[in-house]
Amino acid sequence: MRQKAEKSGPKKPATMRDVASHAGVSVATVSRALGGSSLVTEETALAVRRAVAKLNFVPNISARTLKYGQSHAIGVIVPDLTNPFFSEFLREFEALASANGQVVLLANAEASVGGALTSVRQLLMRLVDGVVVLPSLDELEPYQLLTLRKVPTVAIDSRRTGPSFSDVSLMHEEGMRQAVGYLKDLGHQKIAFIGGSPGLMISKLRLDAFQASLKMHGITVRHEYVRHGNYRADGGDRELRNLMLLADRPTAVIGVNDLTALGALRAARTLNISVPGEVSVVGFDGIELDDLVSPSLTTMSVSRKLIAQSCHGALEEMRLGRGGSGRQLYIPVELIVRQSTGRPLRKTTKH
Amino acid sequence: MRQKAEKSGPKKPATMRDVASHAGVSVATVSRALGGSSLVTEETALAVRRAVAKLNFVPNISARTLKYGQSHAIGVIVPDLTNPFFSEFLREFEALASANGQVVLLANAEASVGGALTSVRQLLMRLVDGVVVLPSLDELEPYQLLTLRKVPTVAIDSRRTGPSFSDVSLMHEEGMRQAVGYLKDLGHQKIAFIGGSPGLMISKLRLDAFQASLKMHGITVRHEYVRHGNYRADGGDRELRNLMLLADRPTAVIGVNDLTALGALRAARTLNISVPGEVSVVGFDGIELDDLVSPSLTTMSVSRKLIAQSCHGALEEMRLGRGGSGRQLYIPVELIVRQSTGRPLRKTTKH
DNA sequence: CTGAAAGCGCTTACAG
DNA sequence: CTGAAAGCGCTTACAG
Repeated sequence: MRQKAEKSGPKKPATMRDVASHAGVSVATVSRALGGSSLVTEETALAVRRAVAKLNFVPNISARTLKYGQSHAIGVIVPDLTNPFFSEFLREFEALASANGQVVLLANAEASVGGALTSVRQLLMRLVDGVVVLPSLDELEPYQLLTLRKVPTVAIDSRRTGPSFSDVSLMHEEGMRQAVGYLKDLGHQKIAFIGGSPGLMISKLRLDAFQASLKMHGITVRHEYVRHGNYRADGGDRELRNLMLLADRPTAVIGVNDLTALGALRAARTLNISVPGEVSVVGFDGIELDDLVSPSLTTMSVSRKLIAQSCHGALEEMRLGRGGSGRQLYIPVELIVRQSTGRPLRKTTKH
Repeated sequence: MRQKAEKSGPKKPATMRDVASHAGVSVATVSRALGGSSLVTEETALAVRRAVAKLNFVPNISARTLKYGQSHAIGVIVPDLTNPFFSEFLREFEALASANGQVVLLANAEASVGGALTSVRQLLMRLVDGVVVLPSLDELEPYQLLTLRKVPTVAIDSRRTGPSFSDVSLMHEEGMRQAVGYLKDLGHQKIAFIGGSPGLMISKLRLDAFQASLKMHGITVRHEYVRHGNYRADGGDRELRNLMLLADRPTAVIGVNDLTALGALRAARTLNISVPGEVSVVGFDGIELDDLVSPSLTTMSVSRKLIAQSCHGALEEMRLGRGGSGRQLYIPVELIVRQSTGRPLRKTTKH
């Protein structure tokens, strides 16, 4: 009869118990040695490390999570990874998280409220240390579950704070004021806006800022100059065409984000409408792409790195703090002038 | 003396035990009810569900993970989220994962082998069900740990399979053959290639395919026509400029990926070199951006959705299968002709 | 300095 | 149909 199979079989990954018996100590000692406890002899620690290396031991984090109720994972709820704004944010945020020994759990929220709720539940089940909510839905529902559980949460542009709920808001107002002022100085009076899907907070905020800026500069807000896109290039493309169908065309167009503006640029190109001669175009975000197209895109730029730092900082503060109220942070917006904007051609647009 | 505080204090999230006492049953029954076991009376199940709703109970998945050794999480190791190829892949993959009740753990691998190894260890600690490796480093090290643990792994373009290790490869050869054939038919004989960083598999594969295709079509491979970029736009920009400094300029340039080709387009624009008149440009990937620039980019396109499906399918097969050897899958590449390619101008480039 | 034991929250044979 | 108990792998007071 053979001995009990030792090297064959599914061979489960080594546990601390295996390491312990290999090193001739108890699991408690192994745990302490790996945790760097000063209670352990250098000699013992060495034996443990040797056993760890020999057995390729990797600790099972779910045991620790079970013990502490914290997983060192951070959930990030993203509406559309295809939008460079989000993927660039994610890159910065992931770097911060992993530098802090945390891992990023990706959750999608494309599928409206139902999707967001499911995502939130998934994250709660996994005892995330915190959650970043990028979509900024108007709906409160998904957030409430998080707040109820006191999970540190930070949203972008929700303009709302509360217990264990912080907000990082871009200074749209300031950016818009700069952009509209800049366009006005160039001689523009007919300025249009292509927003995103009406449901989302960010579109509302930027539209409001747009309208307020026009008023502040004494420019009439025209109903037909306010359009709704979809945050993607095709929406910007479509709405620029619609704007160009108007008898009295705008001479400048501001997009709710860069993709929208890039779509508008493409439409202008296709229609043989010169930019910035016949129409100036301004975006919002400052994605790396802006500089790859021709004409390059004038935009209200915001530092993705700063957003990521603010989000991560706010989460850590709430996590480590005494669970007080969240904070409201603001991110500056800077107008970057490139080739897509200029003086309007001197001709009466009405024929 | 007050009663033991019930509503104040940190109030830990409800556990199954709380649900049980609330519903007047045992935790075993709660577990069964939530698992949809047919052993539970409809009546009991109802009481349990009511208690769950009342207490906002969300199961703690780390307990389950501890029991089963599987976390229903899939790790995805990405080299650069800023590259649309990867973010578009990630979107598709995340959709598949969440449709299967799995969550995506993001891991970055920018920082060479050390970074990859750290990522792999993080994923192992979390008992991921599988791992997708996008970087395709030449180094074996990080992979070995995964294989050792029998964690289902799928890599892209590693051209390597093994126990619990599958590979999804793009058919570069076929794509290159099409592209070079197409350029030759247009009249091009001087064709250059801008690769990526030399260390990565994908650059080597595409360069090899490029050179093989030239030979097959009877075109001389010129040493000075082979350049190394960095997979990003600035690399393509830089190398196109270098190519244009040559006394005998190429009339067509193929980029290792779309970002490289888009950078080359930008450089040509800046240098006032007409595309496709003076130089034709071809990319590889088929990212959504290709259509946003002008001239739009001719490219060898590959379906991100198909790649994602293949990766997820391979992982599931290995996870559910008897742990046999992994599979080698291939993804077709299709040449999409847009505006950046055309006949070379009829003039002697030598002066 | 080290070890035995309890406990984190769930699941599931094993009894009833 | 339901419950008591063991066990997943770790950590940490509590003894020694």
